[in-house]
Amino acid sequence: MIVTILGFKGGIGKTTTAVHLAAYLSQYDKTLIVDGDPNRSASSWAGRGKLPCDLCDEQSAIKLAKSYEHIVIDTKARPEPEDLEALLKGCDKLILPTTPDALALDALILMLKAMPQGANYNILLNIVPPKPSKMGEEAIKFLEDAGLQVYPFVIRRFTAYQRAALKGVTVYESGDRMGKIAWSDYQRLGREVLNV
Amino acid sequence: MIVTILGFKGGIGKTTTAVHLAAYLSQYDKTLIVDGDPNRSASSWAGRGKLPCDLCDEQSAIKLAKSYEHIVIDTKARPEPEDLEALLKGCDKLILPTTPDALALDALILMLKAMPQGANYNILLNIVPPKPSKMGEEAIKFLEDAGLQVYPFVIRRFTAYQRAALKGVTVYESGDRMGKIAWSDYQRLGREVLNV
Amino acid sequence: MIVTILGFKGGIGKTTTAVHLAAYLSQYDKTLIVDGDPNRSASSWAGRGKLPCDLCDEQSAIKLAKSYEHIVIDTKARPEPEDLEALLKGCDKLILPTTPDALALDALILMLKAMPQGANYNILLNIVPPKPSKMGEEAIKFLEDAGLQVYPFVIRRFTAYQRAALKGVTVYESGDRMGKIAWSDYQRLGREVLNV
Amino acid sequence: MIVTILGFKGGIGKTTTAVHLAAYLSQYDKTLIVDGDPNRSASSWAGRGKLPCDLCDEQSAIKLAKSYEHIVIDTKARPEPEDLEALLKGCDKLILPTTPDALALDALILMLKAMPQGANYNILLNIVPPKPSKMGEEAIKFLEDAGLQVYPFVIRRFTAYQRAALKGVTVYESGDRMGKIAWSDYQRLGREVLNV
DNA sequence: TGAGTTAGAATGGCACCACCCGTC
DNA sequence: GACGGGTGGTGCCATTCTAACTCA
Repeated sequence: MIVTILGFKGGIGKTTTAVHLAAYLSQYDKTLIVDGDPNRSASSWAGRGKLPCDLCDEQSAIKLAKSYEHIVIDTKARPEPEDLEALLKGCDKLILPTTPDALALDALILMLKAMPQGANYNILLNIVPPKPSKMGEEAIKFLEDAGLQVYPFVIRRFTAYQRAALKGVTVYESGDRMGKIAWSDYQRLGREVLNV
Repeated sequence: MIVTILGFKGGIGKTTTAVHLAAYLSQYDKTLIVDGDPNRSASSWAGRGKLPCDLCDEQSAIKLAKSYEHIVIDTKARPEPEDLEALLKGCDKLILPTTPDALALDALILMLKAMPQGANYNILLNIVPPKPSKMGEEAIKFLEDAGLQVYPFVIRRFTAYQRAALKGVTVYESGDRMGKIAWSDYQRLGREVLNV
Repeated sequence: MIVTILGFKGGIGKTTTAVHLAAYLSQYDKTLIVDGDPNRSASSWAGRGKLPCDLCDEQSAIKLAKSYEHIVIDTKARPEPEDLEALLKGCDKLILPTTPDALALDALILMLKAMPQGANYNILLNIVPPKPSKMGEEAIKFLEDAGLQVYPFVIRRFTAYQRAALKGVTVYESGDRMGKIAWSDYQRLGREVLNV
Repeated sequence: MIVTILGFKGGIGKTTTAVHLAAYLSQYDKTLIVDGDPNRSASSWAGRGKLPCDLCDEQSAIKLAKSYEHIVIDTKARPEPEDLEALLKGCDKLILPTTPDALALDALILMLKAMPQGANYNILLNIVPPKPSKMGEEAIKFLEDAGLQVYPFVIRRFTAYQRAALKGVTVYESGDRMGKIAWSDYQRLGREVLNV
C-alpha cells in the first residue's frame, strides 16, 4: 500500500504523521518512508536515532519501491494544483493532516476546491489541544458540514512528539510517560488505513 | 520603521506575530501591514473583523508606504537564499519567529547559514508551551550557544490567539480570559523593537 | 398519544412547540416528530444538532407510527377548511399555538369558525412578552370570552429558543441561562397534555 | 413608485412594514396599499381605525393604480418560484422583510436561490430585539457574507406596533410612548426607498 | 401628556471549580 | 505521587433597555 501525506502548509505535523504511520505499518510488513519534503524533516528525524523502518529520498524511491510492501510518502508543502492529480494517481490513499485552527482550515478548504470528485483522500485533524478544548470536534463538524471526508478521530497534541523527534524515535519508544497514550492515536489511524 | 517578519517554514505563528506587532506599533504611530504571504493569512485575519491598522498586498505597498510611519511585512515562507540579502536591505529590523521544537530549530539554523554577518535580525521563540515546560528556555540557550541573536523572551502558546484569529481581532480585544496576559508578551516584543 | 400542532399562519412558534412538546413526551415514552411543514423547519432544527426524539416526514410516518408511543405532528400552515375535519379525526389532541397580537388572534378566530363543535382542541398562547406586559392574560381572556378553549398558561418569549434552534437542541440542553426557565413553560404544557 | 413587500413565511412583520412604509410615502404623495395577503391583514388593520392612505385588494388595484403616485403591495406569503420573476417586473423595488432568527434566515436564503441575478431587491431585518442583543447586526453580517443585498439598518421590535394594529393606526399616531422612536426606524427605511 | 420608578431580559465581565497535561 | 497552570463550565454582578405603573 502506498500512502501519501500531503500538507498544504507547514507546521501541521506532516512529518510526524508520516513517521508514526510508517512505524505502525512496519509492525506488519516491510515499510519505506519517502522524504519528499525540501526541509528533509523525516531524514532529520531518522538521523538523530533509529526508526523501525527504512527511509530514502524521492530519487531513490523508484528503485527501492519494489522491495517494500508499504510506502509512506512525505510530500513537500503547498503543492501546485496541477500536481494534485498526479499525486492522487500515484498512491492508494491520500492523507491530509491539518491543525484545528481557523487559518489552517480555511487554507485547506481553499486547496480542496481543486481536488477531483471521488478522490480517495481523508483529512486528519492533528495537534489537537487536550480534552477540555472542543477544537477537535468543532473542526471535524465544520469540515463534515463542508462536505469533506474527515477521519472521525484526531491525533492529540503531546509534548512527547517533540521529545521523540529530538531523540529520533517514535513516541512509543521515546520512554515518555504520555508516549503510549500518544501512540494509541496513531494505532487508531493505522487500523483505519489498513482496513481500506 | 520597517519590520520584516520572515518564516522559514509554515505554522510557526508568522502571521500572528505580524498582526500583533503591527497592533502594538499602531498605538504610537500610523502602521501598515503588508501581506506578502501566498496564503493571504493576514488578509484572512483582517477580513473576519477589524484590526487597528491598515493592510495591503505587496503591489500596493510601494504606493502606500509613504503615508505610514511603521510598516510590518509578512513575507512568504521559505525564501530563496538569494532573497535574503534583499530582504535585509529592505527593512530596519528582521524578525524570525520559530517554534521551540527540534525540527523547526534545525531548519532555522540551516537557513541562517546563508545569513550575512552583522545582519540586524533576531530570532523570536513563538508558540512556547506553558511554564512547567522548559522548551522555551532550552531553545533560547541552544540558539545562543550556536552564536545566533535570539530575543531573551518568548511568546507563549495560548488558545486565545486562535479565537482572536477567528474573530478577526487582536488577543487584546478578543475578550478572552487570557487575552491580556497573551498581549503582554507582544508588548514586551514591541518595546524591544521600538528601542532599537 | 397523537398530538397535532396546527398553525393558521407562520411565525407563531409552531415548530418550537412541536419540538419541545415531543422532547417532553420522550422523557416518558418513545416519541416521534412528523415534519409536515413545507419549510421542513423541524428537520432543519434537528439537522443542526441532536434532538432527544426521532423525526420523519409525512410519507414515512405511516410506516414508523406503530413503533412509537407518542407522535407529535407539525402540520403545514394555513390548512384548508376541508382538511380540518380530517386533522381532528387523525389525532387525540389538537394544539393551536398563536401569538398574543391582534392580527394573529383575528386570523385564529376566523379559522375556528370552521371548527366542528365539541372538537378536542386547545389554543396555546405562544411567544408571550415578559411579565410587565399583560398581553398574555388579555389574549386568554379575549379568547375565553369568545367561547374558545384556551390553555390557562402561556409560553413566554425567550431568546434562548432561537439559540437552541441554531444549535439544534432543546432549550433545556442549550446551556442558555434562561434555558431551564423557558423549559418550565413546556413542562407545564406537557403535564396538561399527558393528563388528558 | 411601486414597492412590493414579499414574505417567504408568515410572522415576519410583512403587513406592518407595508402599512408604515405606505404611511411614510403618503407624507409626500398620494399612496395606495394593495392588500394581496389571503389573511387580509392590511385590511384588518385599516378596518379598526384610520390610516393616512387608501387601501384596496388586488382586483381593484389595476383600476385605481393610475390615480396614485406611490403603490405599496403586500403580497401573499410563500410565493411560488415562478411568481418571482413576475413580481420583480411588476415593481420598482422589492423589499423582503425577515426576522433575525436562524430558521427564518435559512428559509430566506433558500428562496433567494431562485432570485434572478441583478434583481432590484433588499432584505430588511425586522422585529429585531433591543440593543443588548446582537442578533440584528449578526444577521446583517451573515446575509452580507452570503452575498445578498441587505439594508444596513433594522426595524426594532416594539410593543407599540401591536397596539397600533389594535387601534388601526400607525405607531406614530398610536399615542404610545415608544411610538415616535419606532417611527424613526420606518423614516430611515422610507428615506432609503425614496432615494432610489 | 410627560417624567420618574420598577421589574425583567440580554450581554459582558469576573471569580470559582473540575479536569488534565507536564514537570519534579 | 504531588504540584502548577491552561481550558472549559457554571454562577453572580453590573449595565442597558423595554414596558408598565404612578404622579404632577
